[in-house]
Amino acid sequence: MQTLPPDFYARPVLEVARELIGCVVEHAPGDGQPSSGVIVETEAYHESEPACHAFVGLTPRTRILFGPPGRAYVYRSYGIHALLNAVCEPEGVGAAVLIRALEPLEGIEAMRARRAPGGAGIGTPMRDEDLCSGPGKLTQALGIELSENGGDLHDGPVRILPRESPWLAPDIVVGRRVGITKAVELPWRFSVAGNRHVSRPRPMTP
DNA sequence: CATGGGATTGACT
DNA sequence: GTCAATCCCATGC
Repeated sequence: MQTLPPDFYARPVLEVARELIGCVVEHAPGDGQPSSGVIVETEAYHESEPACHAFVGLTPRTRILFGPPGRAYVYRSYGIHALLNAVCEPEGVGAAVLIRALEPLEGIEAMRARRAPGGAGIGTPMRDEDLCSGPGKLTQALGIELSENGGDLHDGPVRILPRESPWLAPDIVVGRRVGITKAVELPWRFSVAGNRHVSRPRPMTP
């Protein structure tokens, strides 16, 4: 098995959000270099709670969320950033996992170029832990755009691969989701304990 | 058709 | 700590 099959996503979204930690996101833009990173932070969203876009029901915007599992849901946030989600639960249920941070794996120089356009010689190069430490950052680093919305995560161009050593049993921290105003109390954020590529604010580690 | 609000980021005080 | 940038789309008239 090369990439995760749709069945992987056709399960309760909280389960998938937890198990996507340690998996690998890979993107090969048409004109650019392929790059990839290990998922170190996710958040779950489900139609039953108001922070989820699918809470309002089936609209043109939420069509993908209610569609078949294993597709990419990409939308524009704050007019500027593209955010990447993996559609979950059986078709007809609106749910998705937001990919919030990656630990860069391959194509790191291409990421740097996309994150700092015209960056040749502007001070010190961007640190690895600043390349993908946020949902808007990682889509920019991988070159993922709105046109990827609805794409199959099994076939690519954006693909997700299963965990490999040394990521087979990551130590996971649970916390509250970031940047939302509704259902803030739900502990639906997952991240790798102590990992330096996780976005701010860092969850508390006991 | 007009309006308002973000699942964010980076620059600045 | 504050704040603006910027666009898709849901909602309401």
